[in-house]
Amino acid sequence: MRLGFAVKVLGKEGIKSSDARRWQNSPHLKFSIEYAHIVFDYLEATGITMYRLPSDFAPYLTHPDLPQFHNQLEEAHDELVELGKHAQKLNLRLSFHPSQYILLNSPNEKLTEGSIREFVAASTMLDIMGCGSEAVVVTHVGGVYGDRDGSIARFIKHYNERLPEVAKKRLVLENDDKSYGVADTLRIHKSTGVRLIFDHQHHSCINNGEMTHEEACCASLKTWGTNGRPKIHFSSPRIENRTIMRRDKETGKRKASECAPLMSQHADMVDSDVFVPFARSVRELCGIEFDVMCEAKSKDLAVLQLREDLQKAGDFVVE
DNA sequence: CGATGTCAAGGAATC
DNA sequence: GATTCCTTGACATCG
Repeated sequence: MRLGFAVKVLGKEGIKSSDARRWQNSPHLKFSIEYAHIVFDYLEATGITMYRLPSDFAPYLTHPDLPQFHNQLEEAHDELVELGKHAQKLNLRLSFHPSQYILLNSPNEKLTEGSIREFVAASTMLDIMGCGSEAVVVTHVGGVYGDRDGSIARFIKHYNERLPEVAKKRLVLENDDKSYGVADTLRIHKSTGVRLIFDHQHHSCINNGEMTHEEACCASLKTWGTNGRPKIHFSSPRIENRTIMRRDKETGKRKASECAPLMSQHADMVDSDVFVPFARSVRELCGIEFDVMCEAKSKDLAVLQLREDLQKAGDFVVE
């Protein structure tokens, strides 16, 4: 089992994850790659073997109004190859997770077209780096647009008919916290063959009671077949009662009012008292090995903590 | 230097 | 139809 985290290193100061300068200052993938080498050095030092690259790794790569950024993959080709070699030397599993604005199922033609370019670009970077099929590009189903079935059908259609092969090989689908649960991603898998990421916390958010976490997880793991070791997302909810300032209709004044606790926010650390029994149940139920992307607020620090907890548990092999 | 505003983008809920 | 939240770090500007 590999443990990984997303984008930002917190365990050491001064490590950037991408060239985040404004377009006026000509940021470039080449600089992001330089930063990534430093991140990889940190991963080597801490023994962390899985890492999600930032969605803006190549800044403005597909921005419709900034064509001067569109050739970065070619311009940084050799540097990408070198970065890939560095990753392989560390036996590092890499991934991308494009931002919320990238949607495969949009009815807006321009948006879908742009998103496909983005998926192709992320996939191509992994290709150039020479990564195996375990290096994936993660996405969600997308918007509902007032018609769930139609929007699921549109995802399937766009995936099957429009997504180039290079991206089909990399794209994987994750259940989300609001609109599309594991029942939906499983349905889409049947029509597309897309591999599924099980997100444990998102499953808690939707919680329709039809599938336990273990059942939903195993069903998702099975969609990988022999195409690389599956991966799940795991995080613990930040449970916190919030008070918000709401404007009172009668008086027009703002006053504090209670609000339901938010279950969708991430806690600092992964709760191993939840993770360990869950992972054991999954092992018992289907016996499929998997990697774990920790989506905790404390990022790499949460990974190091979880790794320690797993070593104490004694019955997990952490790579 | 510290505080504050801003960043390319969509979707959904709210009013 | 317009506004705000979601969620996030860090760049960029201002005092």
